Amino acid sequence: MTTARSKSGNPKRDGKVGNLRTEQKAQTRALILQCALEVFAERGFDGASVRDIAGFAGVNHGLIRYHFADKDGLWKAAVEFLFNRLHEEMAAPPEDAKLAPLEQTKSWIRRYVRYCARHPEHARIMVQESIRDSDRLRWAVKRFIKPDNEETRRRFRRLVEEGVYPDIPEHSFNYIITAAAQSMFMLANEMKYIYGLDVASDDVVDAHAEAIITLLFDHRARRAAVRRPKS
Amino acid sequence: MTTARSKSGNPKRDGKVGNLRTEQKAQTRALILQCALEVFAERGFDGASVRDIAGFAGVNHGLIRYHFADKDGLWKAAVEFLFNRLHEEMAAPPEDAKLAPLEQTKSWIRRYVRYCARHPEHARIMVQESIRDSDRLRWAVKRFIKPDNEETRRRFRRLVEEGVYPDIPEHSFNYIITAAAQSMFMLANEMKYIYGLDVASDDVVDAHAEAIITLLFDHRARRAAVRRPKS
DNA sequence: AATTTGGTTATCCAATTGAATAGCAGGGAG
DNA sequence: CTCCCTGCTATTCAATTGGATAACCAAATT
Repeated sequence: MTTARSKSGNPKRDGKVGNLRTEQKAQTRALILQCALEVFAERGFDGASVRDIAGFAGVNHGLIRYHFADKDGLWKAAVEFLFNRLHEEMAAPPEDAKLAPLEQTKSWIRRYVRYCARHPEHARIMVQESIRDSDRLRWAVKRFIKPDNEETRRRFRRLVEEGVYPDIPEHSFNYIITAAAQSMFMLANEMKYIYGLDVASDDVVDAHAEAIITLLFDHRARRAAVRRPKS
Repeated sequence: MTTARSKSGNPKRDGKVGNLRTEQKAQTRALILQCALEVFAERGFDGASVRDIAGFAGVNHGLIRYHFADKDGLWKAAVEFLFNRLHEEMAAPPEDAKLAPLEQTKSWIRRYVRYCARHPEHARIMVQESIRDSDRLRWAVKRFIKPDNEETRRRFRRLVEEGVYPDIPEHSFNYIITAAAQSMFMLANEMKYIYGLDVASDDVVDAHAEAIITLLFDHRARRAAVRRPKS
């Protein structure tokens, strides 16, 4: 367990807003949050100990109580951070507005796959929590997952209505797409041991996004990608 | 926590092989294993306590040490059980041998989706363990996951060589297919809160299998399933 | 009937954990 | 310069945990 912070931090001001103490406080809070993300992702809520998280951040474990009240509060703050970042990083580029729905969806898939590769903690934390049943899950579903889901549903319904997508059950669509995008990066360890492949490689990430698009969103490209039989 | 076993068990013999003690022993072992599956699936390795598992099974927690040496041994025995059951229940029916590779694959998907719905603990336990990195994961990969995976790879390669499937990376294929089949059932709690849907329903299960086949394995059926645009 | 065996329970132990409380030290207001 | 506020640390506490040991007792063996 390496400590991520030296005893004294960096007390040099960089001339920004706020006084030194509030700034330091915010920094410490952010540091703890970052470490909490890693530890929660790797060990799940029960498996993660506030002491490990604090040790990882190089602070006294009492501080977590001060900043986040209790372990539950820390988890919720971490999840809040995750979804805020997701929303920021998943914003569609303005030029997407001109594209047809199916093309918009392909662009969305590319962004989402790259997000999953960049931040595997997100899926790791949420999946571990969704496997169990808890107040935390209900909180996260109500606050973040369900609203995001509504958007995916709208996207899907539009594709179906435009006649470019088969009318499968919405929940099947949702779980097939998101799982296909997340799983490889969420299970990077497993993949390392099976294929000896490092998921961090950009090649692997982009190829995965294109594979999903080929299989699920582009049956023209798909037919072309199929090798002609020898006959 | 309900106890699954009364104090005295059922001491009546049913005239089978083996003496009473060995039979009882096997029964107790199986009972503990069953409870371990549930608890490991719900809470992960770290979150599950041997005392809870023992309490669930209605036995003293010392017994787990006797039957499985330690917590690790219990987990491994549980996983061994899971994969043995998987192999039994996933055996292809003899008539499949006559089918073309693509049709065999569709049949395999139907069997796998139903398996995932019937035994969601399997994916729950393995995914939680694959998210972390541990000796247990390496053990499971070497012993079960990788061999099973080789088979899926062969299946995939044959489809590609027959010219009925696009030549995407093998690992992408693997994670897209398995994740698409598992995730909805693995995350049944989440789905319950998002869609209010009970995953146990046969309708939902079969429809999900067909959705996967439509999207991923049957672009002819897929085109037919797409509503024609109004134009 | 007496003795041994082995599945099971009761109990203990050290380590870890989440939480609570008291105290410290240095920045900031006066 | 002085004092207070607050971000942070040190320490304590009760509960839980995995594991170890010894006692128990009914089935099996003789």
